[in-house]
Amino acid sequence: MKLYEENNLVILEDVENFDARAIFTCGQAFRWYEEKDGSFTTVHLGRVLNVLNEKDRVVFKGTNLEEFKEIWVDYFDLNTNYKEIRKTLSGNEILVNAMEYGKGIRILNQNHFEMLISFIISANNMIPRIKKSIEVISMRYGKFICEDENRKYYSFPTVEELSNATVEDLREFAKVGFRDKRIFDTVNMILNDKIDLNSFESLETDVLREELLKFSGVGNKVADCIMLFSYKRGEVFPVDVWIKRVMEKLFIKQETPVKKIAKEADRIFGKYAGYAQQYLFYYGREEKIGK
DNA sequence: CAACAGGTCGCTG
DNA sequence: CAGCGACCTGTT
Repeated sequence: MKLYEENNLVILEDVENFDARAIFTCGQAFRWYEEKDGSFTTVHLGRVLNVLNEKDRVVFKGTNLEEFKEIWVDYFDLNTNYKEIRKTLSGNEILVNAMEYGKGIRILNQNHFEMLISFIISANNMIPRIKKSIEVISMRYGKFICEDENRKYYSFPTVEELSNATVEDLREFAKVGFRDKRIFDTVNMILNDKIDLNSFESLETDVLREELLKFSGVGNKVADCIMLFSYKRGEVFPVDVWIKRVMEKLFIKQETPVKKIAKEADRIFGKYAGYAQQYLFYYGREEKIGK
């Protein structure tokens, strides 16, 4: 991996596993925009970044080398060796297909609070609507960052900022539906109990899950997503309807309850189950496996 | 117009 | 504690 700055752009070369489309559309992130030139623009920690895949390199616009190393290397999980992970997982023939299909996927390390709220919204919901709700929430309660020819950008609100939202506002403007009270209760629980989501980083995975399950709107699937996309728990295997279908169709070969699917995944994929989940999700949804 | 979509909650037995 | 219906919203 080679990283350097040139003409106000940060360039990444010699990275074999980086496909912006796969990264942003594999279901882990909601704050990205696909641009006309095929690049993707994303917002993270109050910063706006444009990412363009070229033939043999990735071009980042809107940052500099120093900030890139400080913020974006961790965000894009660039210190993780995906080739090695894929090699470890390659004992499974079915998974090899999916991995080849989505070999440019990387698991982003996103903000804890943003993931908590985003995945509460994701419950029984669809990606376009989830994105819209998060956009409205950022616009109304976050801070204005900047503006370009395409749109205005706002940061995802802090806990304090989002505590300005009433249940009614969340429903009326953000269109979160019955998740309005869950968001409101979760925000107020963090505030009232003075919960520090950063302090969760050091918890063991099972303890972390227990803590996350205490929030309103957080069940097993949502907790697993938060752990995988924000707490670097590569061993967890979130089971949604898509993954359920993929696992039933390709691996277990019969209808199986969600709880047993997670167990099976742990048995088959081990400590890299979360990475396997991302490859399978992307593959399964693109190819409509089981539908 | 009914069904459905990236689950969770709350109520039963 | 497993099972099951209800649930916003917007699209098909």
